[in-house]
Amino acid sequence: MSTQARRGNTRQRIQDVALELFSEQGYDKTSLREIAEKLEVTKAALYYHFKTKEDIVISLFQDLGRPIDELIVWAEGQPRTLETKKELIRRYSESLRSAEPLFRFMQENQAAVRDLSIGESFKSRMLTLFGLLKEPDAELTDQVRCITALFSMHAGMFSMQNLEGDPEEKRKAILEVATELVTAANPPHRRPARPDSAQTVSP
Amino acid sequence: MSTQARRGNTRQRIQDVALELFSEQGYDKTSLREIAEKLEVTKAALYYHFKTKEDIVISLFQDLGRPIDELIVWAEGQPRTLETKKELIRRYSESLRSAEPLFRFMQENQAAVRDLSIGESFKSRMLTLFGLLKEPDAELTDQVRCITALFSMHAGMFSMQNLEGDPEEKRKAILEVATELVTAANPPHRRPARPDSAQTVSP
Amino acid sequence: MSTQARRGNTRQRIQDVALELFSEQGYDKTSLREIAEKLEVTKAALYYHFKTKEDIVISLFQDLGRPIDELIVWAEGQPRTLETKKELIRRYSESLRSAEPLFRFMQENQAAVRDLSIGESFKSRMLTLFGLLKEPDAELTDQVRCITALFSMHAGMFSMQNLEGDPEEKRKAILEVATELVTAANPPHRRPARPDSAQTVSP
Amino acid sequence: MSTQARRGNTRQRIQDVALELFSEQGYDKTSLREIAEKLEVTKAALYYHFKTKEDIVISLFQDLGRPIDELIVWAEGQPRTLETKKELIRRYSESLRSAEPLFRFMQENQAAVRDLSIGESFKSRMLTLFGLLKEPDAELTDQVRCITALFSMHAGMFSMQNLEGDPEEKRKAILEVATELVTAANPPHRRPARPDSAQTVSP
DNA sequence: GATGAATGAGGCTTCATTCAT
DNA sequence: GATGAATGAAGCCTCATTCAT
Repeated sequence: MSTQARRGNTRQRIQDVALELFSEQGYDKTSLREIAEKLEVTKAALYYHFKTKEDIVISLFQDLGRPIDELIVWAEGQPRTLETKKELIRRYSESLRSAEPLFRFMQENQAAVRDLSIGESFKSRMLTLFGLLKEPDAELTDQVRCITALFSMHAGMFSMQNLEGDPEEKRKAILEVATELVTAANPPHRRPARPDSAQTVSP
Repeated sequence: MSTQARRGNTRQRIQDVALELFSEQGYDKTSLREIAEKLEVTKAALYYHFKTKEDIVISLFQDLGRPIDELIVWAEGQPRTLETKKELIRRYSESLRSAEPLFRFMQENQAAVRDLSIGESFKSRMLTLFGLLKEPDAELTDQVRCITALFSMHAGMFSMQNLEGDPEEKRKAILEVATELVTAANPPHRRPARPDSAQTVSP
Repeated sequence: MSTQARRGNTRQRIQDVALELFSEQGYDKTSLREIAEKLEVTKAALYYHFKTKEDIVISLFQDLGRPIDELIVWAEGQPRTLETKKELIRRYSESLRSAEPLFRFMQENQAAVRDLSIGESFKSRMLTLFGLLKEPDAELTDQVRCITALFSMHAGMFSMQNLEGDPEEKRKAILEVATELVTAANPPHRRPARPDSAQTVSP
Repeated sequence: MSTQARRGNTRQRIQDVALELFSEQGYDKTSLREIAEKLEVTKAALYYHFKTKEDIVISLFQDLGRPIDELIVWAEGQPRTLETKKELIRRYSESLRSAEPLFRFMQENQAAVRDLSIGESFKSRMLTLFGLLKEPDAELTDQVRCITALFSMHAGMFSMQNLEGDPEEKRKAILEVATELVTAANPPHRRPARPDSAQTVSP
């Protein structure tokens, strides 16, 4: 790529390389020097585009996290039926496909990300999704089902790298299991007879 | 603790503090200086007891990972029935209880741990457990179920910190869901037609 | 100030902001980035108006130091009487009033200014003033008096910020003391009557 | 000096070189690299002895500022007579002789020192001295006299470098003028005869 | 069983400055 | 009259590690 051709998209290129390295080697292990070298620019050039190393992560998250935000907005406008939840899970799975490296990065660098300003924001998004999946007064096991559904989708993608099979098929399998979990967490009958309390499992 | 009383168990104390800090702040963010300061010894003292920083992690894993190894040995000596698998899951859950900080550390510092010599060894233990849970020729969805069961137990502990409820109850809820997943992954019927597998539970 | 109204006087505005920041935070601690940001222009814009950072200081000194130069020219054209010297001090005090931030800057950043080309020029101006205040063959103590008079006027302004009282009154008080010092350093009768101490003002 | 012989006094040597460079070139212009190079150690060695660059300054001030503190303690235990004040000034002059580079540094780097934690502590010491020199209800001019006395002793030392004459003689001359100023600021007769102006020396 | 002193490598960040547009 | 993009040098600081005592 010529010097000429690189103009104007350096910011984007920094994000790409940074995400690649962050997700491959970890946040702490990836130095700005390394990113700069891979891009054949100086470290100072990075600082022209981003105020700090953390800022790069923030920008990644803002760009790639947008689909998730939109998904949340969508879900909040829907009736809280099981159908909606299944569709939510399905769409989420889809979103993760394109944002995979970002989620891998988040998943594998939790400790490092924790004190980046973004940690909280990420966590709160997860909690919102969780809130959308579970019944308001769900039992503990059902809550666990929902959280597990969510996390299996994140972790799944990489912790299953060793499994044979093509990625798209794996994604579908994960989605299937996650859907089962959410379905199990949202029993259809049990609700008419339960004005607001739980636990009664009647035959 | 008096200076007197501290004699002779410095090694242990280093491990304790290191694990605490590693799991709280992350591996990369925790410096030997910090560990030494918290112990009120010098950095050099750490080097008397451990050859490198990585060595501390290795020692932690050797000590706290032993129960898992024993569990594996036990499981390998059992018939590969669903009952065994359920018991395996149950015992695993129990082991995690005491080794929680270590697993939290592993979970949240995957990127950092990846190029520590221990990374592989940890991963291989997970794969062994996975192999013990799943049917040899299990379908993809069933494999996902088993992996999810395993990971929900790791992640569960910390990603569910925000949930209300006492830790022991949560652990039980997680175990319940994990057991369900494993059960679902090991369907009882489907087996008559499969001559080459073991597991046949009923005629 | 509208974008429209800012046209054409950017140079001036740079000087204003630069002086303000230099005198508030120090020369080294004030970056061109900071100046540019406060002006809402880019750093490159500063370079359109000034060749270097040092150039900004030089320009400040040329503009604000002119009154001092004029004062020197005036004094050199007067008879070297005590009256002239007192008037010189008085006018100097007046000049300092408007050039206060510049002098504060010079006073508090001596080390930083020393290797700016301007350092020497400032120092030589001070020496010229000193030469105009003291008798050609003044004793050491009288020389000290003159220098002290000069410096008390510079330092005075800021080192007395903590004192209560309004600025104008303080300036007058400082001028009064400085005048005394100059007067004491310029005995009317060619000092036959002064064995070694001072104070005696009239026979 | 052999490697052997340098042991144990590195801390001291750092302080010496640092003070020398700080006072010669200014605080901001002196890098730790420079100090380290001059000492033929690595930068990291400096950090073994001092936590930060600022810490070096603090240590200098603690060591060299002690005489001033002792002087203050002494003065506070004396009757507040003119004699005491003159003796205070005399002793102060003496102290400055040994701490000259430190004071030069403080004087010429006011801007840089201002936001070092020590700035305040220095300033407050000056204010205490000022309080000890002036009468509690002194007029503004008398206050100016006292401050000028103090500052002439600081500034004097270096701003008079250009003057011919040996340093010790200059110091004495400065002390003489400072003493005069303090004397003038402490009129013996409780000022019944001084409605608001000064100058009148005899009844 | 531990310390004191030091090192080499490298981290993030900031700065003054340049130049094509 | 000014900007956008970039650079090279340098700053402060921290880290894991070593070794003589």
